[in-house]
Amino acid sequence: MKGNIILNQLKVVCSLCSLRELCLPIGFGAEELQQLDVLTGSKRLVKRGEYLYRSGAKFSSIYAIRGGFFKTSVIHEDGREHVTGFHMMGDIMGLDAIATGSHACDAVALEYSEICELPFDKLSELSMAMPVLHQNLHRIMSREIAFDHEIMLMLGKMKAEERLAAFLLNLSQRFSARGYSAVSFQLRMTREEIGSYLGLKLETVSRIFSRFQEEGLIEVQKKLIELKDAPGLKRLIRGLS
Amino acid sequence: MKGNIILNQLKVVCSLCSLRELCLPIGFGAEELQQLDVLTGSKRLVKRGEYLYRSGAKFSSIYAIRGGFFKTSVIHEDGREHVTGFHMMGDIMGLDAIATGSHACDAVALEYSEICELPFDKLSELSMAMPVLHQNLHRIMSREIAFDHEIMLMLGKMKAEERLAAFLLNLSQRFSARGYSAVSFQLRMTREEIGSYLGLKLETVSRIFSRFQEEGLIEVQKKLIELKDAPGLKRLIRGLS
DNA sequence: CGTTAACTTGACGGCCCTCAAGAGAGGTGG
DNA sequence: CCACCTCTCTTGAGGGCCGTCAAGTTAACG
Repeated sequence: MKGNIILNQLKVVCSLCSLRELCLPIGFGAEELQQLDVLTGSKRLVKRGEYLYRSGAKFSSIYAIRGGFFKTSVIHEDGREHVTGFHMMGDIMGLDAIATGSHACDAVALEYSEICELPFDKLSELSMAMPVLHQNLHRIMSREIAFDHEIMLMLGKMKAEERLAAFLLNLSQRFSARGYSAVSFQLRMTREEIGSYLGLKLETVSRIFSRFQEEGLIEVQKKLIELKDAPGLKRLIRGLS
Repeated sequence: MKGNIILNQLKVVCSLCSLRELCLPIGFGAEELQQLDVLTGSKRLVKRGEYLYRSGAKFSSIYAIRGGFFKTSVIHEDGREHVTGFHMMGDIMGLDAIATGSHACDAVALEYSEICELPFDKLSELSMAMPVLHQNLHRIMSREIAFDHEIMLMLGKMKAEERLAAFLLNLSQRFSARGYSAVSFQLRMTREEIGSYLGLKLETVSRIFSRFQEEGLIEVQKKLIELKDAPGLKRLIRGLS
């Protein structure tokens, strides 16, 4: 009875904090749930433009996005910035810092966001007692590695048109997986940030959005995107020349 | 006494199999060492051109390179290949397969190589008993993520010259860290594979190697590279235009 | 209403890709 | 041992994609 109450509370906390990622295929016991509860204590709000962490900062926690939108980027010594990823509800950030013990990139909120801070030492400790937890941590890290390889292929082999088509389809799929519309969504980032992510200049991004619109593939109004012909976009990518 | 014998045996096995990576800062007890020994049982030889694993194959082990040289690559459906990494002694391969349970890329030996197969379920099991082991596993995965972000910056922001300079310096540093010469080494891969890795065509790679040689930065003789002016190469990269 | 950030569109140029030819190295069979 | 083939690398000529520079438009905000 009491176990059930805790269970329910935890379910809520979990789903809110995107700990679903970390403990997805599990039936928890009451005791384990209490332990997990300790972890989820520290929620945090991050305003638009605010840094969640900066490159060089000491690593102590990883972060689960409860809501909102982030970008991560590495800064080269000459001041140029390269965006390494966009992150939304359910994503986990900060995994690249485990190796060195300090963060290797910046994380900035692109809109008002809420995150769950997961102290890594507690997480490690807990995962000793709950094998599933650390299995899933492995899985999440592994997925990031595999995804990065996809991006490397994109940056290395695709043309501007293909990159943007792939980018839009990826966003669409991720929004869709989170219960939002797959065909209509707001871009949270600027053209420049998209360009930085894709290895293009902002003018190129703008030009190609316009071209896509002319061809009836999408509808663009500033940051509002509507996919009119997703299969057409997919076809663009197949045609790796 | 008996514990010491096992310890010494294990030290040898460890150092040979590059398990150093996984259990670096540890003093093992005899029992733990025996457990680890189970892991290191399966060595394997891989001939030049042979596949260690293929994309789509069921994931069961990760692989530590004991000696030799590998490339990993993803194949796009239209047949084009993108090289995602080059791997040498001490590197660990196959981490990107944990997420889905099947390999996401191909791994091919570029020369006669020897690897250590580490069954992942045994590794997981063991790491429950040996916290250090799974901490290090996290560290290795994290490092790969951070390194991939560096490569994304390279592919997205750098020009051909800078990419090749960075590539040569990275190779040099990795050879040096393994006790080989930092200024003179054999390329195990073709110009085409270098190009694929860096997002360039083989002709471009060849041309820029020639240009570097004219400028006195390196000496090239087919696959033999000699760095004549490493600081000069570094300066090339700083000049991100 | 003025200011600033973000976006769009055009003209031009450079970097790298494409196509092509030839040289050198390594392996195989006669 | 040499002829022959194949794979890899080098070097040249030309063209296209995208970056650079520039000007103008729109939207947001005090």
